[in-house]
Amino acid sequence: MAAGTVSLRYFVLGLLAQEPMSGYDIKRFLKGLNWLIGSPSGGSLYPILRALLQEDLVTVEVIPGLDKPPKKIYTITEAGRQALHTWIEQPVAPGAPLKAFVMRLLLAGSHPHTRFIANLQQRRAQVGAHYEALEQAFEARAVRTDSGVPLALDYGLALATAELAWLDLTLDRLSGTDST
Amino acid sequence: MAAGTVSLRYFVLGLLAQEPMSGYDIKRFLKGLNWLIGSPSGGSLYPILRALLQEDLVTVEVIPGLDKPPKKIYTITEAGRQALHTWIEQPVAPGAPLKAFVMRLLLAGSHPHTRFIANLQQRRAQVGAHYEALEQAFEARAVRTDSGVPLALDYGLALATAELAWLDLTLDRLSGTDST
DNA sequence: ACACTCATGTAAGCTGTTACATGATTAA
DNA sequence: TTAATCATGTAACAGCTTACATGAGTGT
Repeated sequence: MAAGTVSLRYFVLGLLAQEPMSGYDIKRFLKGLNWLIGSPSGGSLYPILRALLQEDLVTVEVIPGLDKPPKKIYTITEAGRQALHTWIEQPVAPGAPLKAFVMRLLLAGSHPHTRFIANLQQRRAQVGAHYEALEQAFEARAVRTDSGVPLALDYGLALATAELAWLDLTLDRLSGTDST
Repeated sequence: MAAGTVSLRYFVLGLLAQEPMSGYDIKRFLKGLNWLIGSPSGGSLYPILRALLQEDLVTVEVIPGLDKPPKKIYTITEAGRQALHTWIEQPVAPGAPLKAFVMRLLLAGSHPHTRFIANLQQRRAQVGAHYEALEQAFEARAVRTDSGVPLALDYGLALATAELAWLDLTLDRLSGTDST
């Protein structure tokens, strides 16, 4: 998977795994949490749904709306669940946009508890590595205060620190719990 | 400017504003801070340089390397500085990837102090709005604990909080200082 | 002999966007 | 009447990426 990619395709599949929906429903749902990841444009969403259908990862049921345009409700198939599962197995590409991880969080309900913990731990490792690299860079060029580099490093460190804290806290909370 | 875009084009121009470089130099420089924004592929970088050249935003000087392949050193022109300036004026698109803001930070040296402060304030406003939206969403669905939504919201809030803190602190520090 | 750094570049492809088209229903 | 919501879809293009091509020098 390319570094800058977010795989809307599997995210959509993951949403359908939680509950059957139409394309429009998905857009509305994501628009409702717009500040988190933003909702995909129709220009990408509808083609994705059609592709999923062609690969038998989902099925459609056309509901002729009363006094409304007809809806196409998509439901995930067993093959779809399997594809989703193997996708979740593989780690988020390092350097992937934040969105990619937030999507994993949003899908948390649809994969088993232990798998999700593993995802968090893997993220912790990545952010940890990121943090150390930043720190090293900071020391390496400690003298040169011109250019925005130190500022950007400081910013990166601040965000990485916060994320590490959140991950540790969340992992702690989840380890105590014993849900599904 | 589209929401998901990062405008490598102007970032490159900004780097050249700090110091004349070749395409390869840029790649090396950015590879050195790889964990911050990643370095662009040759497939995007070299075409960008050529486009900048064609628009007279930069000039080239070919340095025939001794025992090495020749280098093409690009230098920003006055028109280039102006284009860069008008680009920096306009705000980062809300919902743009983190990269976009980090790039602004890296270029901090190449734009005037007051302009940079304005950029930070503008970012503060955006993240502030983001934060409030998340908080509202949190309250709105406080009851439903199934699905990953509350977790994702919590994550978003944690990161937004940290960023706000960093922005406030940095703005405070910069307001006190009186450099160029 | 093989691979890696220096240095530039092209071609093809992926992922996503905006802008548009359609058509019916409801609210200002 | 104008616009907005519901609901789906197409076409064009932007912005990147990977993979490849070239060619010399340097290290193992």
